[in-house]
Amino acid sequence: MKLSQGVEWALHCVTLLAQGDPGTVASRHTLAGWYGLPEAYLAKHLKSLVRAGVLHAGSGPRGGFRLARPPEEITALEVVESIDGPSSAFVCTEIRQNGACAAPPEECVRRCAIDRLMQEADAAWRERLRRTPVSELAAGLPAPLRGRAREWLAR
Amino acid sequence: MKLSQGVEWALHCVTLLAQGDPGTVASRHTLAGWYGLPEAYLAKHLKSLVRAGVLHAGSGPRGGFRLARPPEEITALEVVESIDGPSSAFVCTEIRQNGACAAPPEECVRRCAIDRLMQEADAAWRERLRRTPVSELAAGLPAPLRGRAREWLAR
DNA sequence: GGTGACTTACTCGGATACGGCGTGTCCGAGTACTGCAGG
DNA sequence: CCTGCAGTACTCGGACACGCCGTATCCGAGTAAGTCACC
Repeated sequence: MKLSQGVEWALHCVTLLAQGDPGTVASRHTLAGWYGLPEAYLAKHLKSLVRAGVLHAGSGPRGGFRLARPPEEITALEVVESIDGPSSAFVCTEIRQNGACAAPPEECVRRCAIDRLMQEADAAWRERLRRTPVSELAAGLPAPLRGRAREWLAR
Repeated sequence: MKLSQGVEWALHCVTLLAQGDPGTVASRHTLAGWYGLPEAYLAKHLKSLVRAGVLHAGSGPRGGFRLARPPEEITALEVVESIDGPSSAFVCTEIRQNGACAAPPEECVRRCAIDRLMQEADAAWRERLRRTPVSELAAGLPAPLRGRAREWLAR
């Protein structure tokens, strides 16, 4: 199990936007330049964030990306799921019903114990991410860095 | 992020072995037949479990796999990490130190806030799996199924 | 009948191909600014 | 000077290749049981 590279980029970009004044807009060129990322590829992930409703995109000059909602209302989980998808990392294929075992349906009314455990673990993971809004991530950065970020966003 | 198929197979196989008497041995043929899994491919994952010290393998007739320790001492986390690897799903590439940002090292003495969050989430996930020994998974199965499993293992 | 070695069949282990998804990139559609000509 | 328009440059969005890891499989090395000949 490995999270996509894009998850890290997305979290950083959203955190950066959360440091600016409300409504701050940054183009993908600006965002990529700040972190030294390949602009074309970063665009792909930003697109996903737009589709998921985390960011709002505007075209033309003065266009770019801005947070779709106040940073206090955007959770880290939303950002992660925008890139990685909302489905659980574990998918039970019900192998207990196959092969020589062939557990009959009446023994399978309750979900597989292994599936239950894995879903609980997945829920714990997501819950931790849900508890943290991006505003908190932004607040956790060093003060001088925040100042430079705001300056950069203002161009 | 998606867990390997082998994780599910490994958990089921270890759980099955945990239902037998202590020291119960089952060949990969037996295990694959029980769940209707491709024997050759399952073997690859069982091998990983041996390398990780979860299972013990014996060669020749009457050979096969058995639990390396009592099922109460084997956690679900161990099984998962045997297949999936022990490293966290999130790896921080320190992009904050790249690009126009170029946060100087003195601002990076503390770990990246995003990395901290992701590692905490990962720890929560692993902790949930660590809390459950495979004996508990075995105990959670329906009684008739457990009986048939023991019968199957005894051949 | 007991014992020894041999045969045999069964087991695991490493090395080897294939395919799907993440990675990486490009060009086209749309928009707001800017400059200019006309009134 | 004000107004309208056309040009332009900048933005995002979707469609298109490449590479790596999970998927899937095979054959060879090793071992213990079973068998048979011999004592």
